[in-house]
Amino acid sequence: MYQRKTPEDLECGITIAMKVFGAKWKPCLLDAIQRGFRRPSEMHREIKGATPRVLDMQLRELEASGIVEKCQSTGFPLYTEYTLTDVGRSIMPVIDRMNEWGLGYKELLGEQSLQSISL
Amino acid sequence: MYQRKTPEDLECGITIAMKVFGAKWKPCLLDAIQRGFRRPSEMHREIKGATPRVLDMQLRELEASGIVEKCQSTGFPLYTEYTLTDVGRSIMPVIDRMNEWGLGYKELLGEQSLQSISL
DNA sequence: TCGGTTACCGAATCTTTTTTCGGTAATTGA
DNA sequence: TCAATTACCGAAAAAAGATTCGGTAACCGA
Repeated sequence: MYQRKTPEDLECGITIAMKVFGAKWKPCLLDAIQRGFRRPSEMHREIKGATPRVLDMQLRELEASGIVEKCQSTGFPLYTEYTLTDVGRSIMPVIDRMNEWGLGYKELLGEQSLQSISL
Repeated sequence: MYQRKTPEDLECGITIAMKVFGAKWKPCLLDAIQRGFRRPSEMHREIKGATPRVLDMQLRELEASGIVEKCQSTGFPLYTEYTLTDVGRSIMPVIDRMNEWGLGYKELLGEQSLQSISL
């Protein structure tokens, strides 16, 4: 059993936010849902950089955190829809600003130098 | 040599933002600098959840991305200061909103259930 | 019954990130 | 000379995160 050496700081809002939606694809998923891509298959098509598997997993985590809600119908073909909860909607201004900032930063640097920042 | 199968989407501002400051401690570091903790040793004391090593590393990455600037004096004791660049300052509204959101989410859930969200 | 669509999941593997540990260098004052 | 302070860095190990591959299940229509 692993005992973490450094304590988690759950007083810090940033730490909490990072825990809830600071994963590689979570902000993209939330953005996609807001833009109307509510079905898993739609998100898979929309978010090209990610494998379907990881999107499924992160969607499940967002559901566990109460950020999205899943509605499933039993018809054919299978139809599942994810929607933002109220809490989920309250993240969107943050995501939107991340997006704006990222685009501004790209403008500033040019795409080539962006690729060279190998973080 | 690893060849990634899925392309990176550098059109997406969110992806870029995540790349630049979406690491575990970068938002905390930027927040600390803004709150006046400019010296590495101060940040080490301030950000308790992180090891000094990882803070040093992420600070170096932020410097490489042009988000912070390093000023070093040669006196004794060694004195190093990191400050936000203009670009760095432009991230702060995003970070601030992450922090606000995280604190609000904590209120909503209570700290216990927060720990149980093992993401 | 078989192929196609949608929505998933498990397990192994690979990659990335973080941690741990143990250094170095500059400088001052005791 | 030696301890103490500050600011780092390298390398190995551990942990976390993402990817790949290959499944299952529900259901319809041909």
